[in-house]
Amino acid sequence: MDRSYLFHALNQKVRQLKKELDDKLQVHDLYYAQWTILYTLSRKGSITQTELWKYLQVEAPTITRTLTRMEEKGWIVRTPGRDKRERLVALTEEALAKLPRIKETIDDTEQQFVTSLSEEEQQKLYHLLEKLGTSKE
Amino acid sequence: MDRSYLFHALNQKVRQLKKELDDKLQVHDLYYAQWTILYTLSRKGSITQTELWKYLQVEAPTITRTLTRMEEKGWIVRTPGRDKRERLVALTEEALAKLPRIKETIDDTEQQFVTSLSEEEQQKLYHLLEKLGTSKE
DNA sequence: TGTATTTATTTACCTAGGTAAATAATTTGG
DNA sequence: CCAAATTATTTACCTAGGTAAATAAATACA
Repeated sequence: MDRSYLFHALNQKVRQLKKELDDKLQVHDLYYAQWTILYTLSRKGSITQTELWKYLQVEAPTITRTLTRMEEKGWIVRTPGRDKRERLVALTEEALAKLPRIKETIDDTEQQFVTSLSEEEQQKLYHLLEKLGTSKE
Repeated sequence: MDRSYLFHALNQKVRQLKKELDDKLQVHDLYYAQWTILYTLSRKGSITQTELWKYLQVEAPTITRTLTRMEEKGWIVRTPGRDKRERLVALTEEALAKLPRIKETIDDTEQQFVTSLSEEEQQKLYHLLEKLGTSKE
């Protein structure tokens, strides 16, 4: 087997899944990338933007942009932190109220995507993914 | 284990890998998405844009855009097909000449990413990925 | 034959992710 | 104490991917 197939397959599956998730999330007027922020805030509470992008492993400008859109849509609010440079991000009441329904949508979609794998296979896949790319530099 | 972790891990790894590939491909003035087109054309020869996007499983506008950039950079040429609606895409001589060196870069990067997995684990991972999402609707 | 439908590609507009550089505020050190 | 370095965020500019709608050409068919 050519190694290239592995990465090609990885790419294809992730794109396919994201498309599916974005599609299902449409009824909530949300994107998957925004969901990851929503979910993170729901578990961590009010945190700074830097904490957010470091946790989600994306770059700072990505978070700036997405938070701006989410603020316009009323999902989050940004309040000044103690340090005048930083901004604290928090979920709005509305976001908190809508969250359970959205989580259901996510769970359903992911469940559907994964039914072809046994519980054991899911574990194995997760395990292999975690190992991937861990011996660089 | 929460199922969400699986998809989160999938996303993270793919983003990380793509970033790595884009970074390494920079010396060739190429992006990974463009590489997939280059590689496809090198194996399939001159094909229409529709054949391309169907094969790569992206939408038509994505291919239109990326081909435009690649044409400007001299990687490909678009010639009229028999049917006046369609356009045939082919690699340029320069692209063909550069391809082996680029393939080396890809192989090296992917190899590096995968060294933490045994040959068997790579097979297993590929197998599990292929099964993912195959039982929908 | 001539209209209606389908097909191939493009255009316009959206989100996500990246890098480099700008800004503003805070820390560090001489 | 003040200049230099660091830190948090943003802005400008790039690629990739998506959908909806516009074109233009080919096909179907009544």
